[in-house]
Amino acid sequence: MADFTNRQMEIIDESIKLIAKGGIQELTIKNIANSIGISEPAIYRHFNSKIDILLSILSFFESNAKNLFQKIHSKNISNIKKIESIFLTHCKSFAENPPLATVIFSEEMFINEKVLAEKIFSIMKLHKKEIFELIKKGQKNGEIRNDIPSEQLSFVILGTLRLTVTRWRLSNFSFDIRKEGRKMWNAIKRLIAK
Amino acid sequence: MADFTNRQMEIIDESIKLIAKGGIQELTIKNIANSIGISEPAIYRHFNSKIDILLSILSFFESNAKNLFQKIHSKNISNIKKIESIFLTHCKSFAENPPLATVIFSEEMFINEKVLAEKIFSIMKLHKKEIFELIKKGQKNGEIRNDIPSEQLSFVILGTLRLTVTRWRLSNFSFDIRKEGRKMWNAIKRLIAK
Amino acid sequence: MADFTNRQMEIIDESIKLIAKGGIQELTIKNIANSIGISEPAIYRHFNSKIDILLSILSFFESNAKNLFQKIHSKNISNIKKIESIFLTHCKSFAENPPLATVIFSEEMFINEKVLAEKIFSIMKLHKKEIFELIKKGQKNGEIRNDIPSEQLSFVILGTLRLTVTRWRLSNFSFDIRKEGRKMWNAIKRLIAK
Amino acid sequence: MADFTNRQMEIIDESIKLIAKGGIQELTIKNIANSIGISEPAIYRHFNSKIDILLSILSFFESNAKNLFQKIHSKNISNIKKIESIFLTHCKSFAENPPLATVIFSEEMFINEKVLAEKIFSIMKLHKKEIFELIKKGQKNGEIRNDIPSEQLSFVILGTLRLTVTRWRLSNFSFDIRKEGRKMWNAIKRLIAK
DNA sequence: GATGAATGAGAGTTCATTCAT
DNA sequence: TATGAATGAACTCTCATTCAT
Repeated sequence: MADFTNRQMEIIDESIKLIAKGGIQELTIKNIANSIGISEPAIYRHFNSKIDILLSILSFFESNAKNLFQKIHSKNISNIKKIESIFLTHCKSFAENPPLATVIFSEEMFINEKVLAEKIFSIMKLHKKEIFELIKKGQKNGEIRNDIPSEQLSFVILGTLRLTVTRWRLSNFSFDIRKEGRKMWNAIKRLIAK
Repeated sequence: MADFTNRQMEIIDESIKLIAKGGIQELTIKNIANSIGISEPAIYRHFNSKIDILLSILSFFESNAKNLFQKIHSKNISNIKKIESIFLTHCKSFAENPPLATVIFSEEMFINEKVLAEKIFSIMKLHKKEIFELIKKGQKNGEIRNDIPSEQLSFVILGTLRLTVTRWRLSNFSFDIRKEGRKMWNAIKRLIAK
Repeated sequence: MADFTNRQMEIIDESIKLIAKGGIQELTIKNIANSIGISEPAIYRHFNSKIDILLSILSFFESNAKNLFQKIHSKNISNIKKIESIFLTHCKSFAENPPLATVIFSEEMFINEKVLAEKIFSIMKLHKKEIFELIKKGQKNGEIRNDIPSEQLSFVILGTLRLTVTRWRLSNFSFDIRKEGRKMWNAIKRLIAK
Repeated sequence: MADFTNRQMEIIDESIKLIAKGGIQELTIKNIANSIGISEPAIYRHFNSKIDILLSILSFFESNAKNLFQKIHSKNISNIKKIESIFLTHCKSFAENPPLATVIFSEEMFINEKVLAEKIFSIMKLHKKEIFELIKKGQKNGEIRNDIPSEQLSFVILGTLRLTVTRWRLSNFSFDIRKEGRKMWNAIKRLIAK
């Protein structure tokens, strides 16, 4: 799934950086070409269109997330620890690659094009489903409080993660997202614990 | 504060609708002019530039929020009820004007231009401060649990509200944001209650 | 000849300043209106068109020059003194009104429109004729050398005056045009003296 | 120094013609594109901006002048002959390329943009310095009269050349600039000779 | 694989001018 | 006399994309 050549990965990488730098408006074929150091038509050797590039960015995110989820599934830890792992791993990977943070929660950028909007939507559902099921299991085995539907709990957690990242980005990455993420997670842990 | 002529309000209104329809890329002078039924240069009689229009949209939001906060302040109800009022009133006003929901939480659209980014940031701070102080008071007089810092609690609440609205929008407004908002609020209320 | 109302003179004055400030491109109806503090359509109460304004500026120059020539004619001084007077009076009036210097020798600005080009041409001829005749008289009565045709002598004088003003303007009025004018005139006087 | 591609030279050439035809206002990207027979965006493959084109026109002049000066320097003729050569060569090259005459002494066109104004200024200085030094040498070795400072003499010569060209242009190129140039030079030669 | 040259479509903006009030 | 609102035409410039080499 998502099998990119070196040049393609280079283009995807550079595109993420460009979007991070100046929003979707900064992502032009010219800018990508200049950043990489090739000509504009050369881009079209590697992607059919600009939308194709955006779609690949999203696929790249998707496959990252799937990998993460699989790794966590295989671990032998409590459900609440698994959710914590998802929460903090996200923070960590943003800390390591800030441009990613700009793009990943900026659905508005993509909703213009139907095919992109659908991809975004399916990625969101993927995350929601993951958290949702972990919560459900956690409620069943007594780790997580039972008096609030798992549906709502998952949205509280996801919403908190998203806002943390958004705050970080809008503040120009001026605080340590890992520390802040841990603070927020501690709050959530206490809120949902039995 | 934010004193617009009829034409200006018309342009602001139409602009919000355009952004809602197709993102910031749909907001062109041509589209605004066509929607209203005047020529493109005519727009410039009422706003100096496109950025000026965007800035006015944000000012419009800001002054709406300030009004809401003032109204709530003057009510003689518990702090938790005040937060509830903010939460649900936002959902209500989005239900009544869905395009608003698209624009209000789409900071990414504006971060290109410094002056817009600053405005967005100050609006976010305004909301945060409001919730934060209500929580603090609620914690002091025993309405709200004390074991979690008010800072984190306010972000949990704001994050949840934001995600609710984002989900609604990305689902193409396919569910009743008021009902969903109430559900989410009930969850939060239980989470933060003492 | 050239009988302007107060408002018209105000518009002409402001127009000269605008051209001086940023070339002919700075002379827009909007800029004129803003400088004076009236609305754009109001300008059209006083002039039929923008070209009308430019034409009036030129008429204003023309009538200034004619006045100067008349005054000098009536004086009872040598021909060479009369030329000197024209030369230095021009420098003096530029020193007193620098924007004038920018406009007066910038024929290029006006040659687009036929009616303006003709006006410019006739003003130039007026000056040429004046100097030319004074030289001729000076040659006849032995004040001025005879071995060079008066035609060429007048162009040498006019060319020198023009370049002096142009240098002053391009240097951002950084030297004293009166002193420099006198220096240049002293050179010319020696060159043409018998 | 000033190394242009074929297309760039074509654009520069066409631009000079356009300016000659109708002043700087005639120099629009559209007009350039139409004259050459390519699309407007195509222009931007060869120049970054309109100002870039104007700057290149000036560079082209500058490098022409430098070439001329170098050629003259290497000749084994009297200083007065060298000045004559500059004077008449200029007239000749204008005769061969009249549009050039319109642009080269129309500093007003360029003073809007700082970078252009500086270029113009440096070109003027280049010419001044050239004539100035030749005069100085001529005065030293007794070719040129000593009773007038070389500074003023150079401005008299340059001013005369400029006015000759200006008259020619404003008369719609209706006389033979070479003949007229020779007449003017003869007058100057006599004026400055010892 | 890559490039230089080109293009149709369209962006934001400014212009001189008109007209109803 | 003056103005607010409007407009057609034109401006510089950028976009994603194509094609011959």
